[in-house]
Formats: sequence, structure tokens, C-alpha cells
Amino acid sequence: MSFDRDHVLRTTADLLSRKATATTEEVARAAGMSRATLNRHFPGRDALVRALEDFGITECEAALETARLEEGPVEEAVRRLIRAIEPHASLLTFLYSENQLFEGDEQNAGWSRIDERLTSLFRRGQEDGAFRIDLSAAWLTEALYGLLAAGTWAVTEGRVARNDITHMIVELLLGGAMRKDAS
Amino acid sequence: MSFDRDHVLRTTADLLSRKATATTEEVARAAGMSRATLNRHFPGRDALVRALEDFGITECEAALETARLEEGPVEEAVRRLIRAIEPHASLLTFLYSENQLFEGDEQNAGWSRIDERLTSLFRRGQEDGAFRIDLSAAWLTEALYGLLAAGTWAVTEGRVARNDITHMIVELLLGGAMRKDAS
Amino acid sequence: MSFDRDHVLRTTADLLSRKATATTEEVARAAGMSRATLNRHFPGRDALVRALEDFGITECEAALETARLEEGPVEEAVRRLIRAIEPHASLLTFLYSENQLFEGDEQNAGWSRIDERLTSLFRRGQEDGAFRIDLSAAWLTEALYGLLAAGTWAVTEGRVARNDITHMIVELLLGGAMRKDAS
Amino acid sequence: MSFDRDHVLRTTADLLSRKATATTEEVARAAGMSRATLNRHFPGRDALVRALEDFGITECEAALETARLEEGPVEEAVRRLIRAIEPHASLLTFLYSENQLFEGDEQNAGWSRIDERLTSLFRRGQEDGAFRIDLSAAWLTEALYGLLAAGTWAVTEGRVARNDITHMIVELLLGGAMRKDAS
DNA sequence: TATGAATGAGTCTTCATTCAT
DNA sequence: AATGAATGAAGACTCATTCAT
Repeated sequence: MSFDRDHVLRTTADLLSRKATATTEEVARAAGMSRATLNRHFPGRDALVRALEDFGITECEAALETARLEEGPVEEAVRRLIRAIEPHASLLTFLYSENQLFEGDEQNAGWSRIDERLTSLFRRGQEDGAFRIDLSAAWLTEALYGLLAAGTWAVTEGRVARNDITHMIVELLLGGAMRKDAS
Repeated sequence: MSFDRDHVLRTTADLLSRKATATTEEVARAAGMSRATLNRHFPGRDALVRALEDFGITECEAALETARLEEGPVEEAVRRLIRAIEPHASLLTFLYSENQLFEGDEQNAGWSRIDERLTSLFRRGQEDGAFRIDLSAAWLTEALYGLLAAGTWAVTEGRVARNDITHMIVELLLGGAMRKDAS
Repeated sequence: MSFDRDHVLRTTADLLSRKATATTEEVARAAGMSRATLNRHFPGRDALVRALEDFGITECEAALETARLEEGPVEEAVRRLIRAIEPHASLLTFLYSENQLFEGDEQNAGWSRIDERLTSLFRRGQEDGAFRIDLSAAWLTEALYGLLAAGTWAVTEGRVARNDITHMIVELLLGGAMRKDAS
Repeated sequence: MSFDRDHVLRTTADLLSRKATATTEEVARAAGMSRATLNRHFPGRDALVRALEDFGITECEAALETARLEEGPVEEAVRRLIRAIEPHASLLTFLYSENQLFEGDEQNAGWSRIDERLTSLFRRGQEDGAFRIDLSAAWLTEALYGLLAAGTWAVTEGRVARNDITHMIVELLLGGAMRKDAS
């Protein structure tokens, strides 16, 4: 069977987002191969993490494209966003929890670009009068990350059904973000 | 000066919630002592993590007492809760991200008790008609953890002012949780 | 070349019988490998000592079989015994000096069995009228251990030629154990 | 209570002759004091070992004086020797097992002097025609050390009564050493 | 003087990586 | 190309020693 790079990266993100201290052995076993083989494809742990970052950024940017954040009402854009990005939540969670480690890196540029697009979306919501202005766009962005992570864990622990989690996140975030008197 | 156990535990929680892979050396230095001394008081890294769990459970339970969750309108109880628990957020964040470890332990009993009290609070909100019923109490509990973690990181990264974070969390969570047509 | 477990154990016994405080590094180097590799095969110093005990028991039991202790005159059986067991003397010496450790363990059962067989041999000598009865069988057994250890050290320090040591031990032990008036 | 140097040294010799890897903590507790206090009197582990060596040499030399090795028949001299030196056997055992560690040291001079006197005694026995010449004087000396150590252990483990051990050692050694046809 | 507490030094163990098959 | 085995490097732990009381 040929080497399935995507599968390895997703499995690794799942594992590392739950257990940041997982050893290379655990990562390799979770991906169904030996340490040595994992090392052949990703020479060094750092290389694996970089690959994860690249992969995560690529996937998230694709999701952002799919969601067409700039189009239509903000509320609908947020719904599309969460629906598109939720499948990659564990990858995003991993990037989120690791992003203080590679500060100043070129990877950070990709990450910042994503972060900026999300923040812009929420800022647009505020400018449109749809979103409250006392909850800053930066906070809404950060809260989205937190809720995606919480959603992943809630599903993993069986507290929320996989099919419900997108709705749960969307409604909580929009409910909190939107003005109550919006007509 | 005598050994300040609380100080050590708080410092350690701060560090580990930001960098789960921190070495014993880093932990000890952050607490202002040598590795050997840290080891004298907490024999082994596991012992330190266990102590953090005990400490976190104790602190959170004290915060829950302070918040008097069963009293008055749910909305106010949630506000009191977040205000009381936010100072311990980094501890909670660490425990939250680590809570897959030591499963089945007696520590878990303490943690489950806290979790149950929070879930009860949200369930009461739903029974009172104040909270939406399509967002389950279990999810609101999990979301609270996620927002506390996001808040901690947002403050650490300078995206949100420390003085604002309680408001940000409260408003987002309550805004999302409460029924829109509540009179 | 494949890993030679016997070689490692023999080398280790040689070293530890001379210097009980030898570090893992010294043990590994004496066996011609790195600490890490030694640890791969014997995870932890205790595991190595346990393996030495198992190995020693096995080797000694084999030597006891070879010596056919129950056959022929006791004097000849003792000669065969010492001849058979002397090559393993450093292993035995190490175990002898360490045998207060791991008391009550299953290892001790194996050791006790050997001890019992030796004691039985000397008891037979007394019952046959060949050995003095004022020197107890238990003491003769213990003395045998002491003389084997002394022999190992005497050879190591160059006080006695390797080829002579069996004779030295045999003659001293038998000379002391046998009745003077034996016809 | 005043500090009892002799008691500490004897206790330490007892412990170290049985367990060469005993920690300073164990040594101090066996002597009935804290690590720190032991260190006050013997600054550093080496200092303690040196003191033990000095003490052991002094005690052994005193025992040798008492035994008047040069006087009378060799057989009687050996009996007096073992009777005099047996109470210090654990000290001697410790020195014996440690003596490869401080090679070339000045301490070694004292030890060698003792060793030489013992060897001379056995050589005299051979020259007198009382002892066999196929068992070298060096070996008999070494065997004496081994039997003293074995005797100490045999008593500790309850295999031989304390009151019998001198007889056991004497008879075994003399029986082995003496010519059978000695009239 | 005696001791609990603190720590530098050194040992033990594990991990990420490389190598031989 | 894939893997079990070997190992340097790094982390965790323990000990002997020192210090403040």
C-alpha cells in the first residue's frame, strides 16, 4: 500500500491536539507505521510539525475559500465558515496550541493571514451593525478557536453528537456575537 | 523564607498551560528554585501534575462555593461563576487539556463533581426557560472551558485586556445561551 | 553481529563482583555497548541484576547437574562440584554479596534450592562418616561461598594462578571438612 | 549524649560490609543520627571511608599484637589470631572488599603490613613443617579473609550461632592447612 | 552542636535519530 | 521501501554536600 501523507498528518493532528507530549513512537503507531518509516517521510520531529503546519494552513485556507467569507450577510458567512472549517478542527486546535512555539517563523505568516481573514469577517459584522461592538473582533476570533477545540473534545468524549457539533458552535458564537435588538 | 506551595503550583500551572512540554528545569526556575528542591517537594513529574490536579479541584470548588450557583437568576449565577473562576483559568485550562491523563483515578471523581455542578447550573437555566434548549447543558459546560482557555491565551498574547476578559467570556456565553425572546 | 546476552551477563558479573558501585556506563562499556543499548535489553539497573540472578541460578544448577552430587564418595562429589562451579565463581560471588537484596522474591526460591542441594551434599558427608560433625553442613556451604569469592579475588589480584585456584579451594575445604582419622 | 566515634565506625562497617551501595542517609540512620551530623564529623563520604580504614587497621593491628603471632606453635598462633580478630571481622571484610579501590594509597601501606604479617605466619607454618606447602601462604591469607566474611554473613543470617563461629573458622582453616600426617 | 531544607553534581532513563539488514 | 537494533543527546531523578536556623 502506498504511503498516505494526508492520513498520517490528520492522525497526527488528532493525537497531538489531545496529547502534546506524545512520543514519536505513539505518533507512528497511531499512523500505522514504525518510527523509522515515519522518520523516512518526515526527517525529524520538527519536520513533521512544519508539515502539519503547512497542511493545516492549506486546509484552512481552502475552507476559507469554500466559505466565501466576503459574500452575503455576515451571519451566513459565519455559518458557512464553521461548517467548512469544523472537519479540520483538530488540525486547527493543534496549530492554535502550538502557535506560540514558532513565533517569528515564516509559517506564522500563513497562520496570521488566516487569523486576519477571520478577524476581518467579525469586524465586518460589527461595521454592518450585525455584531455587538463590546466583544472585539479579536476576541471573537479567539473564541472561535476555543469553541472549535471544545467541540472536538466534546465529541471525542461523547458529550455531544458529531452531527450536532457544528450547530452547537454556530449558535453559541452567533448568539453571543449578534446584537439582541437586531431587527 | 518558607516554601510557598501555592505559589509554586500557580506558577507551574501558568507555565504548563502555555507550554505543556516544559522541562522540569523550566518549571523549577519559573518557581524560583532548583530542580532538586522541586523534586524534594513533588517527587517526580507525575506527582507535580497530581498536586496540580488536587490544587485545581480545591480552588475550583472554592470558586463554586463563592459563586453560590444555586441562588438567584441563572444569568446572575453564571456571571458570578465566571467572575469567581476566571482567576484560576490557567489552572483550569491546564487540567482541561490534560484531563485525558490519569483517567479512572480518584482525581477524576473531584473533577467530575465540579463538572456536574456546572452542568446542573446550565440545566437549571434551561428548566427556568432562560436558556435555549437546543444547546445542551453538557455543551455549554464544555464551551465554558473552551472560552476560559481562549480567554487565557487571548490575554497572554495581548489580544484582549486582562480587565476585559471576564466581560468578554460572560457576554459571549450568556448571549449564546440565552433565549432571544426572553422578556 | 547479534546481541550476545550471555556475554553481557558474564562481563557484568565480572565487573560488579569486583566493584559493586560501578555505574551503568561502566557496565555498558565493559560489555562493549552504549548505556542506551544496555537499557534496551535490560530496562533499568534492577532488571539487569534480576537477569544476573536468573542467569546465575541457571548456570549453577547446570553445574550441579554436571557434578552429579549424589553419586559416589562425597569427597569426589565435592571435587567435581568445585571444578564445575569455579568457572562461574564471579557470578556466584556477586550474587552471594548481593543476596540480601530482593529478599522474599521468587528469585530466592531458585537460590534456596541450590543452597539446599549443597547443604545436602555436606550433610551426606557427615552421615557417611567422611566429614566432621562439629562443622555444620550449613557452615560448610557458607564457607564454600566464601572460599569461592576469596579465590576469585586472589586470582584477580594475582596472588594465585588461575590454574591452581580449584586445587586450592578443594584441598582447603576438604582438608578442613574431612575427619582426620578417616582411614 | 556525646558523640561515640567507635560506635559510628563499627555500625558503618557492619552496614557497608553487607551493602556496599548504602547511601549516606542509611549509614547515618544506622548510626542513629542525621546525615548532616554524620557529615559534621566525617566531612565527605571519602573521609568516612578513610576513617574506617584507619580504624580497621588500628583494630586489626591491635588484634595481631594480642595474638602474638610469632610465639609458640603456629597452630596455636592461628587459633589466637582468629579468636582476636573475629570481633572485628565486619571491619576487615569491608576493608577487604574495598581494598582494590584505593590502590597506591598510603592507607594501603597499613593494610599491606597486616597482610604481610598474616602471610608470614602461614609461611612460618609451612617452614615448620606443620602446614601443607601445596596451599600457598598467600592463598591461606586470602582464604582467612573469605572465611571471616563468610562467618560474619553466616551469623547475620542465623545459619551459625555467634558463639560457634570462631571454632568453625579455626577448625576449617587449620584442618585444611595442616598436614594430615603431622604427628 | 544538631538538624531540616536547599542545591550542584552525577547517575539513570528515555527519546529522537541513524544504521544495517 | 520498510523495519528492528544501536546510540548520542537530553531529560528526570538521586545523592552527597552545604547552609541557615
